Order: sequence, then structure tokens, then C-alpha cells
Amino acid sequence: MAGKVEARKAALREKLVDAAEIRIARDGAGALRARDLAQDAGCALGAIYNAFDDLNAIIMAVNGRTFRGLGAAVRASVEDADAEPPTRRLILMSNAYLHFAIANTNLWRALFDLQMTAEGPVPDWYLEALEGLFANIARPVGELFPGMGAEETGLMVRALFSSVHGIVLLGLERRISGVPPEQIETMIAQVLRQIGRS
Amino acid sequence: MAGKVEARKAALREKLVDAAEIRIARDGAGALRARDLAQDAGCALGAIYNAFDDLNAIIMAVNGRTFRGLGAAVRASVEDADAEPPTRRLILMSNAYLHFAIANTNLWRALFDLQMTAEGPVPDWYLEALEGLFANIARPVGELFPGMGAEETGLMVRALFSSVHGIVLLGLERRISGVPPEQIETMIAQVLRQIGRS
DNA sequence: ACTCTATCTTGAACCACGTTCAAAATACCG
DNA sequence: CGGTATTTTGAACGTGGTTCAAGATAGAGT
Repeated sequence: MAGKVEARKAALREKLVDAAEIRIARDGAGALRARDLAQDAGCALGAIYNAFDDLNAIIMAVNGRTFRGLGAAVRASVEDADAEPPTRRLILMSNAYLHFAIANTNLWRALFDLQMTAEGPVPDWYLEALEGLFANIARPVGELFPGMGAEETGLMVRALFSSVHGIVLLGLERRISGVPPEQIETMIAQVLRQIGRS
Repeated sequence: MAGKVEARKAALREKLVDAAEIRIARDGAGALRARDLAQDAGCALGAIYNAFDDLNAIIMAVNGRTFRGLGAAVRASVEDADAEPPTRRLILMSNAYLHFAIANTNLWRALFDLQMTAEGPVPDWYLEALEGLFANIARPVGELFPGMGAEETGLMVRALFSSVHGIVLLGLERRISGVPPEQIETMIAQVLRQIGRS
């Protein structure tokens, strides 16, 4: 039984990430407590630090799952929409982004919270997941601006993603924006339609 | 000497906010420590809680200053630009926003960090400051879309602000965006010019 | 099967931090 | 100047992430 240790460790890691996902989804990443996690996973407090470097590493593992789900949601929103005009596809993806953020607010927020906490480099899979999102946006943008150079197109893709992200981010902050969620779709459509208007 | 106590208290408050501003600007709001602050202000640890409810209240006081500075910077950017076309004025304001964020990254970040921490309502002055920013944007937007209803215009104003905010936010996160600061202006201009194109 | 060694697991302990509070100092009033 | 109210103080409390030495366990060699 050479892999027994490995298997136990992997099982513990999975239990910890499961528990962390549930807690982050319910209470936000800032409310994650090592002692709660140990209790949920049925392990000792110190065992967490055998499986992961620190709590942040667990949050990053949860972020990995979240990013996969987000990517799938965005991709699915345009899966059968090849025939739609590019602006329409951008709006479909943005709405998918919005509804993912609404349905998983705390998990989604954790994705962009690595900012102020950690200093170290962002893991590769994180950047790759982001590039995956950008790739979806790049197709309709390329159709909208056929004459645009590659570099400028890349900037436009990032600019559009950031714009939609900003609208969703502030829009979900009801206390600040004062805008009901239904109106967020309207704002996204306003901006994207103006941009895509030929 | 009836006002002596008041004056001392006010002086302490000011010293605390000064010290907090310096520390937040240098290390970020998350690195603010009550003990450091007490040392900087030359008061006892507990005295902080005589002057303010808690550390968050000090951060909010700093946010008040930051918001005033941000509002002034944005206003100044279009002060002598009445003759410019609306799109140009939107770009001027956005660039002012960007450069304020670049020059005061940590202070600017703190403005939008009240999200996950506190639950209570946002103070009135905060919402008013935000409305002040929106009012600046509303003028050029009104000129760009003369036929638009008041409600729709309001949404467009918020949508544009959120878009620029998103571009600046992710743009300054070099680790994520991989876009050099000079390119952020380009992204803003790309989006705003597309939207304002008549 | 039985060591023996390396590894894992455990939870008490450590440290940092926000916040509180009773005592000491100070201010204000008669 | 004496007495009361307020403020200031910093030690102490509670919480929470992380560590570590001791005990438990697994796998290899015989």
C-alpha cells in the first residue's frame, strides 16, 4: 500500500476544500476560520498545515473550482449562439458572468480578493483561466473590429472584460450603487450595444 | 476653559487620521495596526477608542479625505474644457481618475474596500461624494444622448463610471492584467470613443 | 512477525491584533 | 481648595493564524 499516505492526504485536501467552499459561499472568504475548517473536515487544527501551506492556499484551491465553474458558465452561454451577431454574443456572455456573480457572490468575490492579501506571483492556472475567459471574448471582438491589429484587439478584449466586471462589481454592491440587480443587465447592454453599434 | 477638552479630542482625532493616512498610503488599509497608530499619534492604545468607535471609523475618516481629493482631481480635469466635445471630456475625467488611482493606489483602494468588512449602511457623505462624481459624468452623457430619458441616463452614467473603474481596477493589478499603466489610458479611450462615436 | 526509522497527526502553546476596562490622572465647578 | 465627572492609560481579554514537540502510524528490511 504505497499510495495510502498520498490517498489520505488527497482525501483530507478535498474535504478541506469542500468545507472551505461551503463556508466561503455562505460567509465570505474573510470569515473563513482555521478552527471551523478543522471541525468541518474532522481533522486536527494542525493537520490543515500539513495539507496546505496556509489558509490562503485553501482559498486559492476554492478559487480554482470557482474559476472552472465561471468559465463553464460563460462558455455555455454562447455554445449554441454561433449564428448570433457578435454584440449579442458579448451580451450573452456578460449576462452569464453577471448571473454567475449573483448566484455565487462570495465565491466570485474571493476570485478577485487575492489583491491586497498576498504579494507573491499569481499561480499559472489562475492566469490561464483568465486567458480562457479572454479567448471567449476575443472571437466576437475580432468580428466587430476586423481591421484592428492584434495588440489593439487584445487591449479591447481586456477593456471590455474589465468594464463588465466593473459594472457587475459595483452593481452588486447595493449599498453603493443603489441599483437593483435587474438594472445591471440593462447597464451592460447599454454599454455593449453602444460599443458594438456598427 | 470649556472647550479645552473638545480641542484636545479634535487634535487627537486629526493626528490619528494623519497617521492613518500615511500608513494606509504606504502599506494599504489592511496593514493598519492600532498599536502603530497610537505610537505615531503619541497617545495610548486605548485613547484611539476614545476618539473613534474603532479602526474602521479611522479608515472611513481617511476615505473622506481621499474622496475629496479624488473629486477635486476629476473636477479640475474638465474645469476649462467646456468647449471640448463630450467624449473628450469623459476621457479627460477618466484619465484624471486613473492618475489619481495610480498616484494614491492604496488610499484609492481603501475607498472601495468597505464592501466585505462592514455590514452597516454606508455613511451619507460617502454616497454624496459618489453622487458628486456621477454629476460630473452626467453632463457629457446628457450631451451625447440628448433623447435619452432621465432614468436611462442615470443608468448610463453609473455604467460608464463602473466601466472606467473596472478598467482602472484590473489595470492596476499588474499581476493579473499584465498590462503596463500606459496602456490603461488606451483601453479607456478605446471604450469611451466607441461609446461616444456619433 | 517484528523492529526501526521516517512521516504524519495532534492540540497545546505562541504570537499578533482589536478591543475593553478598572484604576490613575486630569479637568471642571462650587 | 475639595469634590465630582471625564479622560487617559496600558495591562488584560478574546480571537485567530501558525508552529512545534510529542505521540501515533506507516512502510521497509530482516
